[in-house]
Amino acid sequence: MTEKVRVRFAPSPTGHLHIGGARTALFNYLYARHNNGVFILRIEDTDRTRSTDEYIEAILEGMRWIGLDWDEGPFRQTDRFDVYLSYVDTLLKEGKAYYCYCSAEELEERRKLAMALGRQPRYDGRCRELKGPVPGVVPSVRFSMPREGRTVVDDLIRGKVVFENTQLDDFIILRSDRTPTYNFTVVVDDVDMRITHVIRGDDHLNNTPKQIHIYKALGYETPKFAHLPMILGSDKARLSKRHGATSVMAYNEMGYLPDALVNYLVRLGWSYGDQEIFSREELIKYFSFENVGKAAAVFNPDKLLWLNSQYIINSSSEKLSEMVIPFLVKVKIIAEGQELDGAWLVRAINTLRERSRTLTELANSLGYYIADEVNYNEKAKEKFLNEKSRDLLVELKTCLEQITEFSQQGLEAAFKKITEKHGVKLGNLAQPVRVAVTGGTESPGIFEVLEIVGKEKTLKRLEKAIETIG
RNA sequence: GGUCCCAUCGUCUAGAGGCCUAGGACGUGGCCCUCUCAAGGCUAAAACACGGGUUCAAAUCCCGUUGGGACCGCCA
Repeated sequence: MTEKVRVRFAPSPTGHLHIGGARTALFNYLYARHNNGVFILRIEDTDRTRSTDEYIEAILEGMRWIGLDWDEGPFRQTDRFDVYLSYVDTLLKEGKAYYCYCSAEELEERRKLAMALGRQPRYDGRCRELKGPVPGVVPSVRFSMPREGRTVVDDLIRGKVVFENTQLDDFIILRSDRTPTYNFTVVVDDVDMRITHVIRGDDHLNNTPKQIHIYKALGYETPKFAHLPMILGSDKARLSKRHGATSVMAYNEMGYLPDALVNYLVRLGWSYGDQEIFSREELIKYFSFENVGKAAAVFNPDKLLWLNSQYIINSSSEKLSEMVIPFLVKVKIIAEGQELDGAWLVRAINTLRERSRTLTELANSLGYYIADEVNYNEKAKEKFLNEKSRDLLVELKTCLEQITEFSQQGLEAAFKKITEKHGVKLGNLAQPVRVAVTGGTESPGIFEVLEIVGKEKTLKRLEKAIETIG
């Protein structure tokens, strides 16, 4: 019988849930779900100066939005200080850790000096041999790292990575203010929470040997490790604000669908043959570290946009009509709380779905269906609302006034009658009408548009266009 | 500076020594469809970083070079 898979996502609440964090969370989530395991959320807030409750809430909000539901937590490290302290005491008693009386200033100075001399900026372990306390100094606690031998990280993605123990230094596990540090708490928590697989960013690979020694000192077995490649910006530097939106919720606001973002994120570093689009079920079914790449990936907004358009095309109009409402409010097409005819909205979205890449675009296009008056695009007006089209528009208006069945079929027949009579192509009539009714030159098929706009508004808009021409 | 990681089209990637004349996707160009714009279809340009090995055979294995990244905190 094998041990049940238990994984965790452990962000520090010093910012919003960003793209990189979301991808790490996603891979943890997929691995847990694939193995019928447990996905734990843990907030690493031991840095009390930078962590805030607002960011914790923001991270939870981001997780919920992209549908990464966790099974346990969120646990907060600040709630567990007594646990860490007791582990520190144990190590101290067993001689596996020691008090360090060097001040932060001294250490900083030595670090700079070492850098300047081209030496490795490592703690030299001088307090290790100290016989007694230094009066008047509040000490920190350091871990006694072995000074010989080597440590092997057996990584699920990278294979065996070997570190010389001489490269590792006696790092601080408890600050002089009695708060524990990351490399220590992460191990204590992973032990306590019985984490079986540590799945995290590549940037932690170099920390792993240190942590392995903590496991050993505490007398526990190490979990399996999987270090994910980083996500970079277009200049190959670590993804940051400079590269545009990095917060997950920013994509929500821009009108992206959470599933599209998830689909995009998963393909950054993971693949399944040539398949590009995956349902959540497929992701869970197919996910495996064997298909995770090792190289860092550049974030490509264009591809995300394409995926989003695919997700919109494949969403039901009913679903989209619910999702688009906040965006209609945001782009000021409807007022907060304003009701729309649901069945009508669904029909309208049917025509717009495959030409909207985001919910924002969809909302904007819906504008000419909903608004009372349309604003003409200047160029479109000049090109199509002129003497050449005037008579056609007048004639069409007269014709449509009499039409009983304001449907696509009826409209098409009316258009055909006029174009045949004048010996012109459909486009010669459709484009002026399109400008008259939508204000621009791009829209769904003209008959669909008119049917959805309805007889009354169509006639009003034709009238206004004719007046505009003069 | 030291240590560690990484390296296929501009970007995401397929590739497990012969199935590779290196495949797919985004983006870009062209064509088709067409009332416009999309969507869709077809099509084109576009990559194994470099140098040595190993092998009958290397994108694939090994070594080196170069280039990128991460870590070296009383941050996580």
